[in-house]
Amino acid sequence: MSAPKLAKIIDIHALKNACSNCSLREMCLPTGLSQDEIEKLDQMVYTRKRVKRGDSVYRSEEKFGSLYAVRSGFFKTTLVMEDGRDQVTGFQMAGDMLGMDGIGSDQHSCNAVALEDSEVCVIPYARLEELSRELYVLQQHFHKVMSREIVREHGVMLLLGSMRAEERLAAFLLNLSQRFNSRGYSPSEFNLRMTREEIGSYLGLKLETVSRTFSKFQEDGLIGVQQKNIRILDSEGLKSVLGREPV
Amino acid sequence: MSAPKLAKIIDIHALKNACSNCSLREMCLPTGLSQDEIEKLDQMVYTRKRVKRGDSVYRSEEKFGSLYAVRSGFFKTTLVMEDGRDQVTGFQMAGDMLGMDGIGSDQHSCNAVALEDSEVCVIPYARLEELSRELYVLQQHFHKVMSREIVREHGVMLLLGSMRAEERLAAFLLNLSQRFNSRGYSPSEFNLRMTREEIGSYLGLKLETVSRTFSKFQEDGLIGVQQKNIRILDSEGLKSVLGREPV
DNA sequence: TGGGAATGTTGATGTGGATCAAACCAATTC
DNA sequence: GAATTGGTTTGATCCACATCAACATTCCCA
Repeated sequence: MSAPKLAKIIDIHALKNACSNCSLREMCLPTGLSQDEIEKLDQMVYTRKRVKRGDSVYRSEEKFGSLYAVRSGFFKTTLVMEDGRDQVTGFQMAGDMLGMDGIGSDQHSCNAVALEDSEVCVIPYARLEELSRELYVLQQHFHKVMSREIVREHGVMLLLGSMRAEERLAAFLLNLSQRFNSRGYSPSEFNLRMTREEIGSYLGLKLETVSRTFSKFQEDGLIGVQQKNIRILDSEGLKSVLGREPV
Repeated sequence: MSAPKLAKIIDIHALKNACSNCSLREMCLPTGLSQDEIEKLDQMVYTRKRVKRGDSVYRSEEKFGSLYAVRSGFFKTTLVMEDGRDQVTGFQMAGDMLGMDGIGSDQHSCNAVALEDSEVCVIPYARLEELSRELYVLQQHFHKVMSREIVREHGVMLLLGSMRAEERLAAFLLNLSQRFNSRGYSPSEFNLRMTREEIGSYLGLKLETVSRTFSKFQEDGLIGVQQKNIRILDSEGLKSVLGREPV
């Protein structure tokens, strides 16, 4: 069904790139496995898939069959309303999981679009179910991943429902910073992969508001912005924007 | 840890109230099980717990140990920010599942509060994990329940991020109506269990806006409102509020 | 059963962020 | 290196919803 022209299928084992020696193992798989268990896990991911910037891993309404672990690159997930309005529901980077929205109804309910040339590991869902009945740690890990997605979305609901523009953007930047950090990149300087419009869509703001707020943070000495390049100059200051009464 | 003064523990088997003959079975458990499997399932839920209006099933930061299926009554889940602002993240009724937020970090990340005297079935999480390794249908069902929660939250994000006040309230009413309907209650007349403030908190609006919008819908002949009693007079009209350009 | 608190309605006014509009900038492409 | 394109910034104005305020109604439980 899903257009295979976008998918360049790779046999990972041939590439000696199995999960067992993937640098992202601690991000997307359980830790503390025996050699035995690790070998079982390697059987879970047969293929990788390259996704070019702008292409989708899956689209809304498509039949669900696999989960995808981001191996490299950057994604957004979007929902589209009947009238065309759309909303970004998340940004995913290396180690994050895509596709869990599809399990409940056996078809995907959002679009997963690459914001730069990326690569995902394809995890056939039936295989994951099967293996997680055998491996307790895998079952446990998978449940945690889903639960954390629920909690992340709670956080976004809080942001969209209760925060002002400045708070939303500060929370967004701090979250990105923390995620880059936990992947071994600098928490204080990074490049945004998404446009102002995509940030706005995620945060429930218009792109002009995002731009103005960036400028304001810059004037206040909290960050340095140059187009997509962000330097966080005062992360404590940013944190104190959160929960501050409107001026 | 969690105050047991709130919990009146009941031995369900003594009450002949096992899952196997619960009227909510199709809502909260997999269907199409053999007699054998049903008997296994009955071992999953040992206890029920009564929760009085205003009391909590669990609170944020509490250690996670069980999931809870709403047996009767009505709940809200809320998040609280450091500065005291809080936000309702969901309303749960009979057949809905509570507590999945706790799996990822082994502690709850929101409060689950009864909006009326209610009863929940306690599902020890370790037991659920164990059984779902044995029973494929249970595993599958549980994964679907979590996935649907993710999709539901996507919907709320869309609502909070992209809809205007009237659209939010229309979507809210239609959702409630549909949920009452699928539980065998009237989709066109029901009683709200939550206050205007709680609705507003869920929808990212102030209570005054909720009240005004109810009044407007009433003037337009879409609904009848009398305090907490709602009659849906024109559900097609309500649907057409969704996605309508601002007047 | 009455009185006070909680909840709900409605009006008047204010404001944060949206909208509209015009440059500006960086990266491709020819 | 001029032209095109996609993205960003900034200013002026507007409006949907918030805020503030007064009053009405309902719910409790003492």
